[in-house]
Amino acid sequence: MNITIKDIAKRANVSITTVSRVINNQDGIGSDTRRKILEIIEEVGYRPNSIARSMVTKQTKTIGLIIPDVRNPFFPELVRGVEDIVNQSNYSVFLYNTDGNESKELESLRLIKEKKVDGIVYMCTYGKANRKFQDVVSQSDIPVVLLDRGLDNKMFHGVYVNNEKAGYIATKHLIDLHHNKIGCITGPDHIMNSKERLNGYLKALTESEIKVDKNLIVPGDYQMEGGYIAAKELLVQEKVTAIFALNDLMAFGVYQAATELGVRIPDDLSVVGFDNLKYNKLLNPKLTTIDQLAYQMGEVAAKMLLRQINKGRDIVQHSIYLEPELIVRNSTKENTIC
Amino acid sequence: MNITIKDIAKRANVSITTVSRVINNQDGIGSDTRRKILEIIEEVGYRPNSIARSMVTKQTKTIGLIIPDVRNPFFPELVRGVEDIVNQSNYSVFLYNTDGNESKELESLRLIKEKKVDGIVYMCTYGKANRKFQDVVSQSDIPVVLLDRGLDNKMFHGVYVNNEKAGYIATKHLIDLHHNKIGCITGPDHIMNSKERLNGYLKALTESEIKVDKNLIVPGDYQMEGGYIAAKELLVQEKVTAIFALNDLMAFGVYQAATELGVRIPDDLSVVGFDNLKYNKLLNPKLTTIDQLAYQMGEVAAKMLLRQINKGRDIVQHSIYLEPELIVRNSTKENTIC
DNA sequence: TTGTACGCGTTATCAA
DNA sequence: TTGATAACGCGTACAA
Repeated sequence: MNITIKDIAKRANVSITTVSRVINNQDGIGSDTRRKILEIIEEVGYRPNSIARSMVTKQTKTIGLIIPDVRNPFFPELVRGVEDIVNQSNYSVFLYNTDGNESKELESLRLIKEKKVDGIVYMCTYGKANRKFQDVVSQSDIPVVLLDRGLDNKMFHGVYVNNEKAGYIATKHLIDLHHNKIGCITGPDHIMNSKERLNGYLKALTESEIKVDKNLIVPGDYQMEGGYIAAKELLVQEKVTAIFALNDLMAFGVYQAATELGVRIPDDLSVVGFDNLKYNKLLNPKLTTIDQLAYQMGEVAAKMLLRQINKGRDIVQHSIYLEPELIVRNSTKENTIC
Repeated sequence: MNITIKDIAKRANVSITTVSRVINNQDGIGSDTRRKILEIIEEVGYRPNSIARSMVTKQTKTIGLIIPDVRNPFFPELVRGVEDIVNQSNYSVFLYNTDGNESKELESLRLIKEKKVDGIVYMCTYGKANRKFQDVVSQSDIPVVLLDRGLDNKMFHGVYVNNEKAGYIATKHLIDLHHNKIGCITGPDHIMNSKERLNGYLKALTESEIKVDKNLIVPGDYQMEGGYIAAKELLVQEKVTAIFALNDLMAFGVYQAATELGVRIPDDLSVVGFDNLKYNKLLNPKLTTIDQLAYQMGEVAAKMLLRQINKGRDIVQHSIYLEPELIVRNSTKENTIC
C-alpha cells in the first residue's frame, strides 16, 4: 500500500485540502502548518500520485515521441533535443518506435491516445497511418508538432530542415568542383524529405545547364545496404565521378562499395552525404556532408510543443525551417578525370 | 470534452458496467448487447481513459527505462530490445536520459515514482544516486531489472554480460598473437563493468605470466575523446604493440590517434574494442571487438521485468549473465615487432 | 444477463 | 487560515 495525501493529513492533523495546498505551493497557509507538513512529507518520502492528479487536472505532464527507430543514429539526437527541453518543465516522454511500419504507427497512436499525453512530437512516415493520425488528433485535440518529415496536410506545426536548399548546395558544391556526372542515391519515395532533397539536386543541375540523366538517380533505402547497392550500380554501369547520397548512412554504403571496387575517394570519386552523423568522423577520408542540426531540431520542436500546450491550439500555426549547412571535409575533390 | 464510457452507455441504452464488461472482454453479456456496444465504440472512436483505469486497477501498463544517453550508440540497441518486448504486452515506455549525472538520476527517479510505472529497467551509474534509488524502490515496491551495470547491493534482478570473461578473451586473443606489451584503456572507474573488464585483462596477463605494468593501464571515459588521448599516451610514451579499449567508442579514438601518429593498424598496432557497435564497420581496417549482444540484453531484461510484474516481486531473485563473443576482424595481427 | 453504487488519490469549489 | 465535499473516468462487489 502506497502512502497518500490522506496519510500525510492524518499525521499532521490537518485536512487533505491543506496538504494539497502545501504540495502545490499555494498561499494562505500558516507558516507553522506549512513547515510541519513539509517536514512530514520529507520524512516519509511522500510523492503525490500523478495519476490521481491527472484525473482532475486533465494534464499528464507527459508527451509522446514517435520515431521510426532509435537505432538509426540520426534519431537519438532528436530524441535528446526533445527530452532535454521538456524535462526542464518536468515533462516525461513516452518513446515509440514504429519502424515506419503502418500497423506499429497505428498501435502507438492508440496507446498514446489512451495515455492522455499532453502533446505529441511526430516523425511520420506512411501516408495511410497519417490519415488515421489526423483523425485521432483532431478528435482529441492534442497539440502536435511534426518533426523532420511533413504531412501533406498543412494543419500541423512542424520543424524541418530546408531540404531542397540542402540538396541544392550539396550538388552545387560538386558542380563547382567540375563534376558533371553526379549520381544521386535517394531515400524511400514515400518520405517527403527525400523528394525535397532530390529537387534541390535537380535544381542545381538545371541551373548549371547540366542535363539531368535519369539513370544517375538511383533509389536507396536510407540504410547502408541500399547505399552500397546503389553505389555499385552507379560506379560500374554509369561511371560517375561523384555521388550525392541523400543521407550519411547510404554514404557509408558508398564507401564500402568504393573500397570493394578499388575506387579511391576522393581521387576517383567524390562523395557528399546528408545528416552529419557524429560517427562519420570514423570514415577515411572524412565525409563531406550536410549538417541538419538534429539536436536543435528536437529542441525547437519541443519548445513549439510546450508553447502549444500552454497557450492552447489556436495560436498562429506555422512551420519552422532550419538552415542546413554544408560541411566540407575530405571526401570531395576537384574532378580531374573528364 | 473527451468521450467517456458514460457516453457509450447512454448511446447504447445500457449501464456503464455493461460497457466496461464488453471493453474488458468479460463474458456474461448478451451477444446482441455486445455487438451493439462494439459498434458504437467503433463508430465514435472511443478509447478508454487509461488514467482513470489505472486509478482503480493500480497498474499503468507503463515502464520506466533509465539510461545514460541515447546518443551513445550502445544504448539504442538496448532501448529497442526492451521496447519491442514490452510493446507485445501493450506496455509503453518512459525514457529518461541521465548522462550518468546524479541530479538527473534523482530527478528521473522522482518523476518515475510519481508516474506509477509498473516496473523499471535501470542502467545505473553513480553510487550515491543508487542509495536513493534503493530507498525509493524498496519503499514503493516497484519491480526492477538492472541492465548492463550492476549495483553493489544484490537485492535486484539484473542482466549483464560476463564482463570479466569478455576482458579475458579479448586480452587472450592479443596474447595469442604474441603481443606482450598490451595497453588497456579503461572506462570511468565508478562504472562496475569497466572494473570487471579490467579484471579479465589482468587475469589473462597473469595467467600467461606477463608482468602487469601499471603504466599500460590508462583511464578513459568511454568516449572517443578519452580513447584518443589515452592512445596517444600509450603509443608515444609506452610504445605498446596492442591496445585493448574497454569500449568501441574509445577504440575509435585509438584509430584517430594512430592515424595522426602514422601508426598503422594492424601492422604496427593491434586494437581490440568492446561492444561491436553497428557502425564500426565503417572503420578501416574493421575492428576486432567483443560482441555483447545489446539488443538481446534489452529483450532479456524486459522479459524478466514482465515476469516480475505479473508474478509479484517474491519470485526467486537472480541475475543472468550473457556470454560475450570475440569477433575477430582486421584490426589485430600477429606481433612481429618485438 | 444487466444495473447500482462505491472507491481509487487528487484538485477545486464553496463554506466556515 | 482551514475544512468538507464533489468531481475526474473507470472497475467491481453486490444486488436484481
